Amino acid sequence: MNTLFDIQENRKARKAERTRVDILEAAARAFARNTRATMQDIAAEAGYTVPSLYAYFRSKEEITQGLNDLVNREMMSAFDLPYPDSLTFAQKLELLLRHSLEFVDRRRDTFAVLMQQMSDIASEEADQPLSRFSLAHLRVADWMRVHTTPADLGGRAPEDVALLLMGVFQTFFIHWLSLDRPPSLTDRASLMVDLLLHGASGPHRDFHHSP
Amino acid sequence: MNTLFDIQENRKARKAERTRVDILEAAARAFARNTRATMQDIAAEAGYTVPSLYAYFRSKEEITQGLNDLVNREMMSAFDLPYPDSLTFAQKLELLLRHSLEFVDRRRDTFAVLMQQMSDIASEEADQPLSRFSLAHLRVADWMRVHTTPADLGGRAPEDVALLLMGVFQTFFIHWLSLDRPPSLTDRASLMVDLLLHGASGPHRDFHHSP
Amino acid sequence: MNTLFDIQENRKARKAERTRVDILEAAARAFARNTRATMQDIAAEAGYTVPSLYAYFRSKEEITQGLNDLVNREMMSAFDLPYPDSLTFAQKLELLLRHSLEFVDRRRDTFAVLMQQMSDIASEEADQPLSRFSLAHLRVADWMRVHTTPADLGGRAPEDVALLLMGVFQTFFIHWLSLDRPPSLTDRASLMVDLLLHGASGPHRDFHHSP
Amino acid sequence: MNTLFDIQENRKARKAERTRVDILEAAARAFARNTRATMQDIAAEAGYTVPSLYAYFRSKEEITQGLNDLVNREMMSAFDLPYPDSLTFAQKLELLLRHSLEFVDRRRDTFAVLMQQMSDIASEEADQPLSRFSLAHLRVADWMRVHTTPADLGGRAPEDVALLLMGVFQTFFIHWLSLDRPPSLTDRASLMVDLLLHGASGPHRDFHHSP
DNA sequence: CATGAATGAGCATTCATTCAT
DNA sequence: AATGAATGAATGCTCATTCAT
Repeated sequence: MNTLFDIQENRKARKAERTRVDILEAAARAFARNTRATMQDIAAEAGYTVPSLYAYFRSKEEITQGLNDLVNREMMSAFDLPYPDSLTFAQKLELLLRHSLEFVDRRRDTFAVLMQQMSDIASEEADQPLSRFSLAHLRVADWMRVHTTPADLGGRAPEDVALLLMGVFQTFFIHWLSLDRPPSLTDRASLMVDLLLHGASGPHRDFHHSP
Repeated sequence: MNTLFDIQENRKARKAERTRVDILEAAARAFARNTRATMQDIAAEAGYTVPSLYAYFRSKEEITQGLNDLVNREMMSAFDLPYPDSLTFAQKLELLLRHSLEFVDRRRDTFAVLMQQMSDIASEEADQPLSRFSLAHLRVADWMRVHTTPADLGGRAPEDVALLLMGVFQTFFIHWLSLDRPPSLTDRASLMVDLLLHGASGPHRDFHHSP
Repeated sequence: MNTLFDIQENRKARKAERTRVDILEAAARAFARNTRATMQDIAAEAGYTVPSLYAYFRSKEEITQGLNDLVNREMMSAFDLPYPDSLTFAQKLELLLRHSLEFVDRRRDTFAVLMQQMSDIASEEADQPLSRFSLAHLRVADWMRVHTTPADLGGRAPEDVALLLMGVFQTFFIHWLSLDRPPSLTDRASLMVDLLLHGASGPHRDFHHSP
Repeated sequence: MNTLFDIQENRKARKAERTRVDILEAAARAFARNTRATMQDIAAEAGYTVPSLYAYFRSKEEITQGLNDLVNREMMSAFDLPYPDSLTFAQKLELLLRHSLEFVDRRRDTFAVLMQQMSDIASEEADQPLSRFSLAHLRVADWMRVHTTPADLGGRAPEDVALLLMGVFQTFFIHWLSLDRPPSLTDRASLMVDLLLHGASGPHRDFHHSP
C-alpha cells in the first residue's frame, strides 16, 4: 500500500529524473553549439551553476554518456518497429525514415550531437571496441537483411546499401541544420526515399512501369 | 634582375614553405589520431619542439586553418578538372570520384580531419558566414549544374543530388577509415557511381522483360 | 521555581547536548578512518544529513574544535585525579598511565584524532598562542613537578622527563592503532612504566653483584 | 668522448635536477607550515607558478612521494652506518642519534613532514601494505637486534625498546620545532641517550658503578 | 633558427555552507 | 527539527603561448 511517504519519495524521484533529462537536453544544445562545450557551458544552458550538475551526474563523462544513450535509444527504436511483409521496400523505407525524422524534427540539437559523433573516427572511449559509426552501420545492414529481398537491393550487399542510406540521412540532416528557418525535415522523406531507391537518375518512367 | 641576395631569399622562402607543409601534414596525422591533439602532439609528430611551430604559424588556430585550406584546395581541385561534354553523366561522375578518391587514398589522415569538420555544424569562426559543409554543398551543386542535363538528374534539383553525392562519399570514406587494413578506396568508385546513379534498387535491368 | 516551560526547555537542551556529543563521536570515527573526512562523511557516520549538523554546530571548524575539547578534557582529567603522596613515583606513574589508557581503550578513534593533532606543529588557529603539543607538555611537566621529588627524576628537569613520558605514550599508542586486532592497551601499562623509569637498560638488577 | 653537446646536455640535466630538489625543499617548508598545503602554496614557496611545477613533477602525488623518498633515504641512512662491536650500546646509541639529529638540524622542515606522516595512521596510499610508522618501527627494531645484546635491553623485546627510542626522538623533535629560536638539537643527544638508557630515574650513581 | 623555461587562462571536480520548505 | 537543492570558493591539472638564450 502506498503511504504518504512513498508518494512524496516518488514525486521527488520523478522531479530529480526530470531535472536529469533537462540537463541532458541542455547539454545537447551546448554540444550542438560547440563540440568542445565545457561544464560551464552546459550549466549556463541548463540554468544551473556547475556544482549543481554534479548533484545529478557524477561526471561530465556521465552526462555525455547519458546523452548518447538517450539519442541511441531514440534512434535505434525506429529499427525495432514493425515493418509488415505486405509493404514494399519503398514503403518500408519511407516508414523507417519518417519515424527517424520525426525524432530529428523534435530533437534537433540532440541529433546534431549524434551526427557529430558519427564522424568521430577514433572512438573517444578506448574500451569501446566499435565506433558509433560501425555500430550504426551494422544495425542498418541488419535491418536491410531482414526487410528486403535481394531484388530490392539490386543484388548488392546490404552493407553497401546501408552506407547509402546513412549517407543520405546524414547529409540531408546537416544541410537542414545549416538552414536558418528550417522547415520540417520529415517533409523531405519522400525525396530521400526517391533518391535512395533510384539514385540521381531518378525513377525510370519511360519504361514499362509508366502508364 | 635577380641578385644573389634575392636567390638566397628565395631559397629560404621555399624551404620555409616546405616546413610549413610538413608541419601541416604532421598536424593532420595528429588530429586523425586524436581529435583533441595538442600543440605538443603536433610538434612530436612533426619532429620539432613546440615553440618552433610558432616560427611558422602564429597560432594553433592558424595551423588548423592552414590544414583546412590545404585539404580544401586538394578536394576542390577535382571540380576544376575538365569534364568534356562528350562524356556521359555516369562517366563524368566516375571521373570526379576517382580524382577525389585518389587524393583520399594518398592522404588518408588529412581527409579524416576534413570529414570531421564537415559534421561540425557550428562554424568554428563566427566571422565565417558559411559552414564548411555549406561551401562544399554549393560547390558540388554548381558542378552538377554545369556538367549535367536535367534529364541526368531525373528532373531533381542539383542541390538535392549534391547532397546524395556528398552523403555517399562521406559514409564510404568513414567506413573505409574504420577498416583495419583498408584496401584502396578508389576501387570502390564503380560501386559508388552505381549507387549514386541508380540507388538501392540498382540499375534498371527490367526483371520482368529480360530474357 | 521551575515552570513546565522550564522543564521542557531543559529536556530539549539536554537532548540537544546529547546529539552534539553523538555528532562529535561520529566525527571522531570519520576522522580516524580518513584524515580528510568531509562533512558528508561525518553526517553519514552520525546518521544525519549534512545540513542537520549545522543545527548543532556553526561550522566544520566548530566540530573539530569541539572534538578537540572533548578529547582534551578527557585526557587532561587524568592529571586532576588524586595521587596520594604515600605512593611511590612508580606507583603514581602507573596510576596515571592506567587512567589515561583506559580512556584510550574505550575511545580508540577519538584519541587517534588527538595524536594526529599532537604532531601538527603549526597550530591550526593562528590566534592560538600555543600548540596543542606545548599545552600538553606544560601540563605533564606540571604534574611531574607536583608529584615527584628531584630524586625521582634523577635530578633532571621535569620538562625533559615529560617529553620522555609523552613520547612513550604516543609511540605505544600509534603502534597499538596499527595492529589489526589490538589487545587492551592498558595491559601494556607495566611495561611502559618500566621503560619510563629505567629506560632501555631495564631495572638495575645489578648483574655483577646479584647472587 | 665527451662532445660539447654532451656537456651541455649534462649541465641542463644537472640544473633540472637542482630545480627538482629546490621544489621538494619548498614543498617541505609548505607542508611544515600547513599539512594541507596546496600546489599553490608549494609554488609560492618555491618562487614559481603552479604550472611550472608540472614541468618537473607529473603530479602533486609525485612531489609528495619525492619528498618522502628524500626524507626516508636520509633518515634510514643513519641505520646503515657502521657501528663497531667495540662500542658500548650507549656509544652506539649516541652515534645513531647524532647522525640522525644532524640531518634534523640541517633539514628542519623536511623532518617536520616526516614526523607528521609518522602519526598518520591510515596510510594515505591504499596500496601501501604498511604505514610509514610500521616501516620505521621494523627498521629500528632490526637495528636493535643487530647492535645490542639481550643484556643491553634488560631482556626486553627489541620492538618495545624501539618504540621507546622512536617516542623520545619524536617528542624531542616536536618540542624543538615549537621553540622560537631553537638551539641545535644535536646538543640534546646526550640527554636523550641518558633518558633512553636509564629512564626517568636516571643512572644509578649510588651503586657499585660510582667511584 | 631552435629550444628550455615559464605562465595566464581555463577545465573538471570537490566541499563547506546556505536556505526555502 | 530536518532536509533537498543549490552555490562560491577552492584544488589539481592542462594547454596554448611567450621569451631569453
